[in-house]
Amino acid sequence: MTGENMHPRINSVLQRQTAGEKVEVAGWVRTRRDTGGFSFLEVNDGSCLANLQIIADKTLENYEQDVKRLTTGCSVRVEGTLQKSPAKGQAVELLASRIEVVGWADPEQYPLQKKRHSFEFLREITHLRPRTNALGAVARVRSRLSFAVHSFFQQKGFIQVHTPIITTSDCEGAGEMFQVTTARPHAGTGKGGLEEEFFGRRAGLTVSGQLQAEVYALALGNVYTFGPTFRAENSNTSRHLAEFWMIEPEMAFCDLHGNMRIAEEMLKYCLRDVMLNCPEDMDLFDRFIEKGLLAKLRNVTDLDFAHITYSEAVETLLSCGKTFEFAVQWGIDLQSEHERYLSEEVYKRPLIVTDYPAAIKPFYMRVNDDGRTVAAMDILVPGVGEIVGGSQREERYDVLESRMRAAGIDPAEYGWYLDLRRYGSAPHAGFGLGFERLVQFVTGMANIREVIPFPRTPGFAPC
RNA sequence: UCCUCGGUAGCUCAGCCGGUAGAGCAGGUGGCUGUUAACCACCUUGUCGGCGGUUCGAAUCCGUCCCGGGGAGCCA
Repeated sequence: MTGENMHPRINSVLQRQTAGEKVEVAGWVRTRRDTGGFSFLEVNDGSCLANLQIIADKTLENYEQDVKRLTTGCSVRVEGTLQKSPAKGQAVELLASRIEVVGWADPEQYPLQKKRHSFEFLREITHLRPRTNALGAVARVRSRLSFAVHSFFQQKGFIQVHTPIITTSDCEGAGEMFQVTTARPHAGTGKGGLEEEFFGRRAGLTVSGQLQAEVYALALGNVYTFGPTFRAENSNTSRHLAEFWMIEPEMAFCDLHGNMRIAEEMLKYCLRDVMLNCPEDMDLFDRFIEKGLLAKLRNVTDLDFAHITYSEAVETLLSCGKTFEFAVQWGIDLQSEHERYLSEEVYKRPLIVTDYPAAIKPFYMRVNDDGRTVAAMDILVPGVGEIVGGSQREERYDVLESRMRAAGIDPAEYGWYLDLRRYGSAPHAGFGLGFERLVQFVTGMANIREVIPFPRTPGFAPC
């Protein structure tokens, strides 16, 4: 065999009822236990959380030379007969007729032990951590969530748009851009101007696909992007990454209410999908990562999200009798402690805050009739905080242009963006959903660095 | 980036009123048992985060840098 990956995966093997069936599996040894005349091997191939228990009898020709030397991390290929397991813990097990050691893992060197490891330690071995129960489960759930995002939008007729990774337009307010350039900083020629720039102008990695998504929304109606996003902020928190994935739907002929409806529907769809399709992994998170996780998620899928305007939020915070470290006042941005109080103590479920002061929000958000607020919405979830940020976009040319000037942005630089308002403008709205924050919320993982395979943070990008 | 706590064996941590280290787990060897965080006995392991300073002497005190946790800011 081989290159073809012909063997069944362990998740399907464990489903089978038919004892006596011959099967071959391949995977990594999690542990070996010896008993009188044979050994138990637990083999995991990543297809599911559960291991397949292998019965390795000492009559196997390589029992002494190979099987007895197997340790955590070794890769094996096992051929045998499926049988009902007489002991608790598993319904079926594989009575091996042949065990081939594919790759050894020196137990004195291999960093993973058959014991619990801290996530901080596992982060130092990014290349090995998916072999653990928790990180493997995160990978499967993340994959399923990604699939759910696509199914949700595809079922609703949204068209996926691949917005550029390299961009020359900064989505104002979204954070620092990583520079992309071919120019050598120390060429020694004295040169170094824009003529050396590959694109002839400053370019960077995208901080948001929104502006380009708007282009396609105003042509195709409902679109979404789902791609990597980069922020060169010196952020050191459990919910920020320098490279993360963002989902950004953009809908033409849609207002803030339609925007909020889609966001809520989408979040509920994703949670239901992953609870239905990853029950074992979700159970692991519920038991070991965040007690009560499943109840929390069901609470989200079963209840309507709470709604409050920024002004109402300010009133609530002012009259609740609680003292906050940062004083509340209309016009200032809500602090973490304020958001947390509202979502975790007052509403105890996802909370949508709308209509923020225009002064604290980006130029592209649509100005409300009161002239001082914009049609913005943030969705706050208990534990993670802001998971969605969105708005109805300013579709009125004159208003948009004056807001750009007020924000110190040269309208000439954004001619293409203004054109969307000049020709066949239409109300439209959209939002950004931080994919890793969604994975965090769904898995209960405390640190965002555990929900992306290869986290990038200030000073950290090992492989 | 700011505040705060921490960095000691492969991992998790104790030792920190200065006198050059210890436990549990992991690993090794042997035994036992349809085992499943297996069990029992014995054994091994350390630039005490880096650099500099104080001191007869520093894991321990001081400075600085790096890294991690918690909180904050930025946001998704």
